[in-house]
Amino acid sequence: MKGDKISELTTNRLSVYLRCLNELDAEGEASVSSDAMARRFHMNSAQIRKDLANFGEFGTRGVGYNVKTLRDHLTSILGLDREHRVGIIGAGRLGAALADYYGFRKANFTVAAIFDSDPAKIGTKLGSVAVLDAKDFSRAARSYMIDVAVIAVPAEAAQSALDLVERSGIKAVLNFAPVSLRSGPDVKVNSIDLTTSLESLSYFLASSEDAR
Amino acid sequence: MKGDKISELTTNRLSVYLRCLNELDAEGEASVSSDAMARRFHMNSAQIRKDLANFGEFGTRGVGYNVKTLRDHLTSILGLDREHRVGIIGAGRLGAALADYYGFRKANFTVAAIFDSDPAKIGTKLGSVAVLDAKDFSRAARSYMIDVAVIAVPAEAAQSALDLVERSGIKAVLNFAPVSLRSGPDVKVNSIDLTTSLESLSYFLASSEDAR
DNA sequence: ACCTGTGAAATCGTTCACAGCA
DNA sequence: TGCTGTGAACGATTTCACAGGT
Repeated sequence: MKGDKISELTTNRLSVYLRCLNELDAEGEASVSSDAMARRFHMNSAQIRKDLANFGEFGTRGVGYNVKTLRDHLTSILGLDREHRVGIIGAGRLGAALADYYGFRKANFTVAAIFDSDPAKIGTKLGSVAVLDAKDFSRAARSYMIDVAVIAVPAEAAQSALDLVERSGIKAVLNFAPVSLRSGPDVKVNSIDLTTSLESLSYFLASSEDAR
Repeated sequence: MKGDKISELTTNRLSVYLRCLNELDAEGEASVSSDAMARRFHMNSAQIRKDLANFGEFGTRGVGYNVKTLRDHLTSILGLDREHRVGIIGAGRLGAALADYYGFRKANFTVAAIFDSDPAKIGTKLGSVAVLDAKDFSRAARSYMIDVAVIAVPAEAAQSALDLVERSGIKAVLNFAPVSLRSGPDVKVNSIDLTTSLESLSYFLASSEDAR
């Protein structure tokens, strides 16, 4: 199992497992079986075991998994034991909301700077984070040691924002603009597409109406 | 093909196709082949044809698809030819950012009201949208004819927000809280999980470091 | 007795390749 | 000829079922 390529579906579940383990730990549970975890969080126990087996043998037969130990392993596997530094491009409402999103901190992500090209915004602060000129992105990315970029600009500006990010040598991008972006082969772009999520809900409503 | 259950992956792609067709239409393209579309937007042409075939025969052999006609079909299939009315629960930064998100309007979604339980926020307005008391959700859901709920509250409050939504008879929910929620069988909950997206990026960075 | 780790089976999704129509 | 619509091949992912360790 070790050495295989890990799919995105798997890494997404690892993140969920980590969250569940934190919850169990907060409740004082010392150990948990894949079956107990599956029942409690509506998952499949074989899948939990298979996912974990990609990275080693963390359980004890007859007993289950030690909550703290497994949590620490997952934290390390996901690379959350080191700080990531985030640059947000786009100081609109979404950028502002993200700038003080608590989930960043919790996952060991620090928002280092926000970038915009609107002169009225440059030089201001959003919470404790400075709004910088998007033209200075590459330089600032180096000086702030940014390793993750968040694209929170309108659809039309997203591809050029991504190009800028790539030219700065950043390899991990979270994109909120509803467009399919072209990126280099060693750059990972995760897109969160509100429009698609909404339209998918709309389909659900439309199709359940038709069924009557 | 007709009558099969359509997977979420398919409906998500339909939404993307619709976006692409709008772009082509804006450029004055009257017709397009699955192959041309696939090349341009980095997709697979067979998949486009398969996805569309779930709903009918929209193309002309030897020619391709009429851009406007196909766009209208997709709009209708996705249920975007009728207005959806959205209630946002949680008037924090995220809720506020969503309240004036242009993508809602574009996809024929109208934000009807925002709900919070903070007395300091109740009675104020976010843009043109009133902030109402979360206690009045069920009543307001009826009077504002809300059919889509957006959960933009902290993780701890998300399950009870969802319970409230379900008790109000709403069947479509977009959830931003990083928790796995339990919902009834006829209710569709789409979750957008920032934490998981970020942690998945972190895994990518960690694993590409290891590879050196 | 209990629970992990894992081949094997089942399911689901994508891509190929081509028959058939314009 | 060119392109759709689709069965069949392929690939990926999930689930089953059980051998083997504690």
